[in-house]
Amino acid sequence: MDRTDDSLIALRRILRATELYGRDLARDAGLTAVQLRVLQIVAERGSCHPSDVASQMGVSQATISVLIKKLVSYGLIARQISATDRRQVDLSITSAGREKVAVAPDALQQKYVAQFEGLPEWEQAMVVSVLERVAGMLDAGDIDAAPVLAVGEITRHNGAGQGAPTSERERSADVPEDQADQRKAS
Amino acid sequence: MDRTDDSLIALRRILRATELYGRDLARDAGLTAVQLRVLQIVAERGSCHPSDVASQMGVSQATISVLIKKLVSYGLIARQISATDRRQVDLSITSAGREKVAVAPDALQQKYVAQFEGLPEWEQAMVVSVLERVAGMLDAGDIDAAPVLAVGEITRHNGAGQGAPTSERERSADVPEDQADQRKAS
DNA sequence: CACCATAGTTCAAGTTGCAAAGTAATTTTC
DNA sequence: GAAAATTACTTTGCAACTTGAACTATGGTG
Repeated sequence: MDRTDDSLIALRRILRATELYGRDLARDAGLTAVQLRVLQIVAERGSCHPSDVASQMGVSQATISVLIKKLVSYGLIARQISATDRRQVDLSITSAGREKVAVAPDALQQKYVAQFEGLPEWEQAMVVSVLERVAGMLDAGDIDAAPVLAVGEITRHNGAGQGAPTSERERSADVPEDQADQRKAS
Repeated sequence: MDRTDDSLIALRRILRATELYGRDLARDAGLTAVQLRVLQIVAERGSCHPSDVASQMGVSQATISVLIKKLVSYGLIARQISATDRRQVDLSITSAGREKVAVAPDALQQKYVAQFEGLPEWEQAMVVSVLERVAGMLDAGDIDAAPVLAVGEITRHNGAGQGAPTSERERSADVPEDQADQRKAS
């Protein structure tokens, strides 16, 4: 069954390449990989709650809470208590956040899209079909709440940009106290 | 509609499913995902050096050093100074380690292999072919010794000078404290 | 109102990751 | 053949990620 091995190896190469590249890309934006992912999710959804992000990323609420706090302190996303249910928090991306996302496009898109679009039609169709089949084999059963990622645009077509990655990573950060925490504290 | 989007969505489903599933699996084995990965690599290679593992995983030697120390303290892998070059360390998996790996099969294997092997030959071939094609698009053709990837960017201070030399330093007898017990992850 | 559930936050502790500095062995250079 | 450079690895200090547990605030029920 060499074929099984071959397919596993290829799959692992895909995972590895994505992970490593994603790390670099986030770094260039002055964020960590996880922070960038949160930002991308919020950007995609427009408005959502921390728990949505947590479930999509597969991490706990506690984790998201910390990440959001950080991103808020960077001024990349904003928090607002929901009008309908004051336990909930509505997240939204700020213009600064949108800019970041534009500068650091998705890891897959950056490397993959151009090549994919260069394939002949029939091959594109085959790739899509196989990937969907494989995805189905892997996630069967836990499709989870997330309606998958809407993905879609996000500045794809760009191709340009990226000329000057704003990287200012070390921003002492932290100690933002509450600010923006309109809930307790009062 | 956009085949590109379809393929990206599928790809992301694959990444997500794998990541989440791998985490659970490692947890069941009483290890973290990264620790399990190191163990699997050592198990696969039979015998190798820390730098090999580092380069395969895309992390620095320092990181691997810490992970190996932990796994050694758990009794899952063993260290031995190379006979030919005493700077090098030969890693090998212990029987306890082999057992762990067997109990927690590769993250992908568990869910995927059975289904893959149930596919007709021609479809298997197609899957392999497509996955390899996609992997090629993503990892710029090569893993270790990456010739960088052009694509205009990057600041990638790669790090990991890896190579394959040896080193020494005593084995065992080290690891002061450290309790070989590992949290247990509810 | 008492009670439980839900949404988030905070805290303590463990893990990952890296650069920089350090150690030891091997190879190169003069 | 000893200093100098290289290689392989370990340590250390720091920043970030992650989570369980405990806590706050709010919403819903009986």
